[in-house]
Formats: sequence, structure tokens, C-alpha cells
Amino acid sequence: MARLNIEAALNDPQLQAVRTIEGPVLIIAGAGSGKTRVITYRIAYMLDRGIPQSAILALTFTNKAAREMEDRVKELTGKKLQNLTMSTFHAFGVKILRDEIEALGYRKNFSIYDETDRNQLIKDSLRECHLSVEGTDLYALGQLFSHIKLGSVRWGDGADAAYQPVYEEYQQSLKVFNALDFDDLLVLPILLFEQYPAVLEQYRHRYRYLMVDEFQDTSITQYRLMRLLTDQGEKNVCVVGDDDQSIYSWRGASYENILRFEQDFPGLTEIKLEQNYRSTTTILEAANGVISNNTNRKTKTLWSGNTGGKPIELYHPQNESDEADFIAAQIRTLLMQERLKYDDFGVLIRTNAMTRSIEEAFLAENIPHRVSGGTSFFQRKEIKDILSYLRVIANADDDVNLLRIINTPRRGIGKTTIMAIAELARKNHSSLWDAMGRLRYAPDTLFQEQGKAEIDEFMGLIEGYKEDILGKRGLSQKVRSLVDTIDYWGYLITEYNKAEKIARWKFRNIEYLMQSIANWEHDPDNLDPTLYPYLNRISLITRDDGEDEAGKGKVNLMTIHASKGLEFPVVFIAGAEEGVIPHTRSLEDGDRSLEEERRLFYVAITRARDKLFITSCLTRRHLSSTVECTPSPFLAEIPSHLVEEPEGPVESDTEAEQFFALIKSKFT
DNA sequence: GAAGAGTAGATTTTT
DNA sequence: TCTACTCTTC
Repeated sequence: MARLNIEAALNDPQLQAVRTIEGPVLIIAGAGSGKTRVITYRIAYMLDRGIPQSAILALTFTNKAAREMEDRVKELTGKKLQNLTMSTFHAFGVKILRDEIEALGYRKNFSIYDETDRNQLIKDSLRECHLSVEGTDLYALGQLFSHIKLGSVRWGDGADAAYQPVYEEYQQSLKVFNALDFDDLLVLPILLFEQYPAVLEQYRHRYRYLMVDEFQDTSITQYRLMRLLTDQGEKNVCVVGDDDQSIYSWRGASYENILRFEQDFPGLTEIKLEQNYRSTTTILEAANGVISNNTNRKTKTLWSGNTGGKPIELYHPQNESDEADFIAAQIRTLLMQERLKYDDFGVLIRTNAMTRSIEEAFLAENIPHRVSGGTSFFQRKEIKDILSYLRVIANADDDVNLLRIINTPRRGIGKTTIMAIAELARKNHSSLWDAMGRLRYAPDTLFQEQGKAEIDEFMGLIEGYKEDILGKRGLSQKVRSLVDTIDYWGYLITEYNKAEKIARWKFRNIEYLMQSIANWEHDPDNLDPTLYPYLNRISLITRDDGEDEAGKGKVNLMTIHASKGLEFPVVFIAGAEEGVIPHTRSLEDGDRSLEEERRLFYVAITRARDKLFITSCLTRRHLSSTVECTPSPFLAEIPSHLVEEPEGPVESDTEAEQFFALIKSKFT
């Protein structure tokens, strides 16, 4: 391999961070201080010193970050990295459970429930306990269940004990369905390790070098898992984080893990990376001006070698569509004037719903773009339908997914039939599939022959594909045949008979899905291209993170949360209004959340390398009405000498332009 | 008993 | 704008 020349590539603190591979290490890495660089060099350095790939475990926060890091290490070392484990905490949990879950009384073909599946199950559990679904805040109840499961709240003690039976029903159902929710992916490995020390010992023995990225965004549960793996012996664990960029506390993340780490690992090496290589002084000063208003933070001074920089430009468009047009027009101008490329631009928004207007403007202006976040591809109804078939083929006891497809496309198994099956399942404490199996051959039932025949046909369909797919290759071909057999196209046509366009578009999505399965299956690095690994993988992907090259040459449109860890020469922050950032929903629960919103704004600013645009609309459509907006209070925290703010609102399109746009849209 | 039509209700951030 | 649930019709 090419000789690793780390001295030339790194500054002193970075060098120290890379070379200190023994013992506990805490790296406080400010925004743009070369954190990813340090982590990748550190791994390369370890490999260079002869530490085997299989001994290294690097945990990240998102799949995207994991993949990116892997690519960079690959690039740096020129090695194949088949035994290096780089994944999210959740994916690591799945990996453990896939091998060991039988010890906990589940089967290996477990299903993983996403938010939608989980909400469905919570609804069913509520009904089962004779509580009204309409009168319950499902989101809040889901959060409560999470807290209970993760052990941060107890019944009666901050948690409404009235919901305890619902929780128990929920848990029991998961067990019967052989399904896990996202929390289980962390909690069950911990349980496993606590109950079976010998298993834990195996993992400790294997993973002797641990790294945790985005440490400020780990939860206490993730911390416990990490600690179990590193508490004994050499304690070669390195965590990298920045308390100022902690933006996931609503998901249980706690930057206090940094303090906890200091306590639990005495004698650790602490390294601060404070030199910012990314942004101009202007941008950095603005960011510092904002974040210094937070009270709860570790002291840290970011400085930059780049002096000066272009001013930050703040605009006030009339409404969100003017805002979108403005951004599109600026991109067009800068492309020509500054010779920038499309992928030099990042457009950051607070909520997914804000993508729409901007995307429309990009489409109208013919600006190639990529949206990450947003309603994930895998959340679309048509995709979920097809995937539900696959999930049921993998694990027929999965009632939630079974119910989704049992009559989709319609095959004459209606409400009454399903109720009867559910009744039998309830009596036997079994899954629906199990109950159907009984009904299928039972001579004496309340069922008419008609219903029975349909159940028989449905079960036959699933069983046939089970035979054909499980453990076998050629997945994408078989999915294609499945889609044909159930005539999903025919279903779409009848369901959307008034809008063939929609039906066609939905079917195209399914084509994409099959294409992506094919890509995954033909990836030479993929050693096991069968159904289970596929389902495990996609269950944890929320973003439509198209394969590596897909983002090249495109403007990046994403939420601020999704932008963490990325950087762009030019950044637009859209919707810098009170109620958007800070978001109304977060203002409801106090100062701690306000500080988190400020950190979010800080993260957004620090994504920019050279130039930052901020737009704050005068009005914005919200739900179905238009509301007046006031600028975000955070804007006033940016030192005013850094900002250029043209008077008055941005000009909206002249009538002539609108006319041309209309003509143009008719031709496209 | 199932299919189709119509109407609420909903939009913070993600594994 | 879209989806999930309810009510009506066949």
C-alpha cells in the first residue's frame, strides 16, 4: 500500500488524536476541525500498525456517515475492507441479534418495525385495551413507550400508569409477531450481554478497538452498549464529539454522555480540535456569535486561518415560493459568475415539508438536485406494500405487515373475515397466520366456503414464494414475478382510475425498487444477496440514499439534521423565521429546547465554506392558510457587521416572467 | 359482506 | 397535498 504520510496531512492535535490508539480517548472536535479526517486517518493508522480489521468497530450515527467513512478509509489505504465493522448503533444491534437472538426467545427471521408499523401496532393495542385511538396522542404515547423500554421513565413515576396495559399488550404482540421495534435493536443486545456473559466475552474479545463518532448524539442506551463492550481490559475506546452540535436530544441523545465518559474512564486522554479548516472568518464569527448565547456548553474557541470572507446575505422574500425562486435564481447566477458546480450548493431547511416549494422552483429552472430526507422512498405506500409481501414471506407471523397485504390488491378478504381470524388468533394467543392455518383445514367453521377458498389461495401464494425466495439467489427476478402475480399494476389502475398519471408514477417507484434490489444483489462486495440480509438492511435506511455517485453534479436539498457532517462552498438557509427555527413545537417545552434549536442553527451556519445566504420570508403558507412571519430571533445574534441586508422584500417575478414561466410549464 | 366514494386530519427533526 | 378511516352503495 501507499506509505501513510500522516505528518504531512495533519496538525499537531490531529496527529495526537490519530496516534493515541491505546486506552480511552475523548476528542472534542469543533465544527469543521477535520473530525472525519482524524477518524479515517486513525483507522488507517491502526491498520498500518498491523491491527486486524476484524478488531475494529466504528460506530456512527447515520448509515450515510458510515458509508462515507468506509469509502474514505478505502481510498486512503487502498485495501478491501471486508472485515472492518463500520455501522450505526442500530445496524450493529441487528448484526448481533441476527446471530444471537434465539437465546432471547425470538426467531432469527424477526421483522423490524419502523415508525409506521409501530404506530399501527400501538393503535391495535389501544383498541385491544378498549381505549380510544382518536383521543390519544400517538406520537406522545410512542415516546412514552420508548422511555419505558429504554428505562429512563417508570410507570407511575412520570409515566401515566393508565397506559401500562397498552404497553404490555404492545410488547406481547411484538413477541408473538416475532418483531422488534427500533428500541429493541439497542435494548435486546444489552439484555443479551447481561444475561449471557460468555457471549459478551466473545464480542469483547473480537472488538478490541472501538470508535464512536457524533458522540454528543448518542443516547444513554447506546452509551451502555458501548460501555459493556469496553469496560474491561484494554479499554481502547475513542469517542469523538462536539457538544455544540448536539441536535438529537428529542431522540434520547444526551451530550452529558461526554461528562459521563470522563467519569467512567478516568485517566483518559482528552484532545481538543479547535482549528477550523472549513469556513471563512466571517462565517465562523457569525456561528460563534450565535452559539455563545447558549449557557450549557464546554468552553471551546474555534479559530480559522482563513481571514475575511464574503458577507452573509440576508433576504426577505414575500412568501415561500418567492424564496424558492430566489434561491434557484442565485444558484443560476453563481454557476455562471463563479464557475461553481451544482454540487457546490447546499440548501438547508428545518422541516421536510419545506422541500416542496424549493423542489418546484428547481424543476422549473431545470436545476438538477437531490433531496435527502423527506418522506423516505421506503415510506411510500406502494413500496411498503411490496416490502410487506417480502416481510411476510420472511416472517409470516408478522401481523402488521400481513394485515397490510392480506387484501391489497383486493382479493375478497374483507373486514369480517379478518375479524374472525383475529378472534381466533386472540383465543390462541397466536399470530394471524397461525390462525389462518387452523381455519384453512378446519371442517367446522363459521366461515363460508368462499372466505375459506380465498384464505387458502392467499396462504398458498405466500408459501409458494417462501419456497422460491428464502435463502435463494435471484431476489430481484423473484420480486418482479411477485409483482406480476399479484397484478399490482392492475390494482393501481383500478384504485387510481381517475388519475392514471399517479398510478404510472407509483408503478415507476416500484420499478426503482426492483432496480435497487438488483443493484444491491449484483454488488460484488455483497456476500449474501438473499432476502433476510436485504430486509435487515432496508429496515434501517430511512433516507433514500441513492448509491454513491447519484449525488454528483446535483444541488443538495436537505434538512439541517441531515446536513450534519457535510459541507458546501455555498449554503442557503431557508425559512429563518420564528416558529420554523426555533420551531413552534420545540418552544413549547422550554429553554433546553431553545438551546437545542440554537445549536441546530449553528450547525446550519457552519456547513458553509465561503458563502452563506439566509432567507426569512414575510409570509408563509402553513396548512391551508397564510401566516405572517417574523424573522428568527437567532438572526439578531449574528454580529451585524457581517451581514448584508438589502432593503425591502425580494422582488417577486414580474408579470412578463410569470407569463413566460407559464408558457414554459405548458411545454414541459 | 366487500368495494367504492368521500371526508377529515395532518405536517419537527431520524434510527 | 396526501393518506387513513368512515359511510354509503352494490
